[in-house]
Amino acid sequence: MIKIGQTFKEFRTSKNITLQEASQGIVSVPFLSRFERGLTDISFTHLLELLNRINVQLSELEFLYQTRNTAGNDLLPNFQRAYQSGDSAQLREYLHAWQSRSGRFAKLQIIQIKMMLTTLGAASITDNELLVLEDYFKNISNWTFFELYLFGHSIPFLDKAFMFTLFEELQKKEIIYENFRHDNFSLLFYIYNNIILFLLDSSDSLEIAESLVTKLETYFKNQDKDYYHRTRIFNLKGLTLYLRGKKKEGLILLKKANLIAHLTEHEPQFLLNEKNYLAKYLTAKEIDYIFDFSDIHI
Amino acid sequence: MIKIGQTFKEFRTSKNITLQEASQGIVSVPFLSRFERGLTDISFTHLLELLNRINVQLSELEFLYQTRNTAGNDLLPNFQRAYQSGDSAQLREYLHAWQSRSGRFAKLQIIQIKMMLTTLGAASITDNELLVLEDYFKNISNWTFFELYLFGHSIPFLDKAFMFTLFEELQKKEIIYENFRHDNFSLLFYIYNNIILFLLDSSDSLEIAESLVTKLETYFKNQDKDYYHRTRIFNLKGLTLYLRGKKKEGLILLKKANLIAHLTEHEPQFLLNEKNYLAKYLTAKEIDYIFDFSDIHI
DNA sequence: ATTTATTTTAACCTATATGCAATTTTTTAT
DNA sequence: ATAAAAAATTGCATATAGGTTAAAATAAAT
Repeated sequence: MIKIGQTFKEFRTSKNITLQEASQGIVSVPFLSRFERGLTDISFTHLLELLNRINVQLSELEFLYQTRNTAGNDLLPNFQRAYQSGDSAQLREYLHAWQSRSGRFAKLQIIQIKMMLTTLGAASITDNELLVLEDYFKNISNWTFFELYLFGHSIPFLDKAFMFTLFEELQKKEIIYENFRHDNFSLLFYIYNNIILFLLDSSDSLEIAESLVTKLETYFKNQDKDYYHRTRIFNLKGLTLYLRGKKKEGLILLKKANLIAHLTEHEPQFLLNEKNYLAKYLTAKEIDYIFDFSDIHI
Repeated sequence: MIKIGQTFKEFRTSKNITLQEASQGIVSVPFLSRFERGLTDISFTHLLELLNRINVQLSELEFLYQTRNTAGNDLLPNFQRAYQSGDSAQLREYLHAWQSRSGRFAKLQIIQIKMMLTTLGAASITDNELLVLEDYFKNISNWTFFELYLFGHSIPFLDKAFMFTLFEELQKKEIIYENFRHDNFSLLFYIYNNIILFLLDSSDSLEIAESLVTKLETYFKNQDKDYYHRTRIFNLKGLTLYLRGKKKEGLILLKKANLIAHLTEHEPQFLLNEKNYLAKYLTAKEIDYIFDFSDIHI
């Protein structure tokens, strides 16, 4: 089992930060060294300060740490994967693992897996288990990911009236995660986007731009639900094709991107900005064409 | 300043877990009590174990903790907000705050804010600062959020050739965050979705269903970039309207949702599933209509 | 090859995280 | 309202996180 200190060290060294620089004013150099070698534990506040010093987010450290220890305790993501791919054999294994544990939460996990299996037509739930579930929901006042997830799978099994009481409770809660959604993935897209637009500005770089668009396409090939980024890729690809001489093909893609933005009711300012930007490259007539949706009867 | 232990306590008590149950086999009851009251620090491993016990993610604890302490050190999100809203006065304040700090990273933060200000036309960058920036990028081998973010803002300022060398480096890295994207927000949507579909099944619940759809709409009103969920809402709203008797209106929305899925090239199986599901409610002719895109010339 | 900076290791010391037993507070039951 | 039970807190003891100093081992620089 890899220790968290080792993961910390990976980050530190990859950024060429010395023990001295990282520890300065937080902990001593020898101590940090011991921590990184897994010889000692560390207090949470010190860890936070150290991470802040080397500009790594706690979530990043945690993620890499979890990845390094595939057999971690946090089985939730694994459930999800097995369930979504309909792998009931795998789910049964998880079930077995949890059945060997004791306590209130193990029981809940077991019920959750059973519900998944039931949905897949490979198990069934007892009335007593449903009572345990109801009882649990009755007594919590603050929903975290765990309860959301559990509730999501419980809906078909719970008593209708009870479910709605619960759901009303849930609705009263704030959604605190709004700012949480700017993940590294969209940051990466942002960078690609800027670079590609930058390249398109000088006519000798069009080929590189095109290869980057292709790269982006492969990144998002399997991200079926990421409509937004997929649409932005149409836009980039369209402009690239246009500038490379394939005007008609390019315009169609540009229009497609605009149409999707229009249909999803993206704020009007967004399309206006697009229009202004593209005026640099396209003729007025072409602009009119790709921003005209009057032939779409929706 | 609120301590992390207090935030932990919020989670524990809201789930009706006693100190006894939470600490069992990890730390002693009195110690956990002291930690929650901010009287002592805690080791990182113990904190992880405790969180796992009460089914709270580290990121959830961190988020609530940050929210409670608005004046936290992690200024990154604040930058972003000020920059995106074009608030250069606010940015200048952050600049001032960082200028009073010393060290390599403070310097980088200063440069980053200056670049933002420059982009907004409210400052300029010196050659020396650009050298510092290049130098920093030259020496890191592992990119985290911090570097991605910094790089994103540096693109217009860096030497073209250098920028591409860097970018090529970046491309070689894996993108490790793919699984990271299932945030609580989409989980919440999933729950709403299931409940609404469930309600639509019994004709006496249509009104509640409609009110939930409205609620969903307001949630996502400002999420302009979340094309996927916005599209799913069209679908839910369409079906609801249809079942409430406003057939034509409903069909148009359903068709709109399908069209967007079609345009964004969502995997074909998705639309097939949709088709099968909707067959429960619509006539064959109506199905044909909402899945026919031959009149859209894109 | 020699110097210099950085990291690792060691020994001993101090501060504090954590445990244990007893006490107080809060909740539950009658 | 009172007793009983459960949960949370306090005081003191101890284990361990973390500091200091110095020396050995590596790595980088000249």
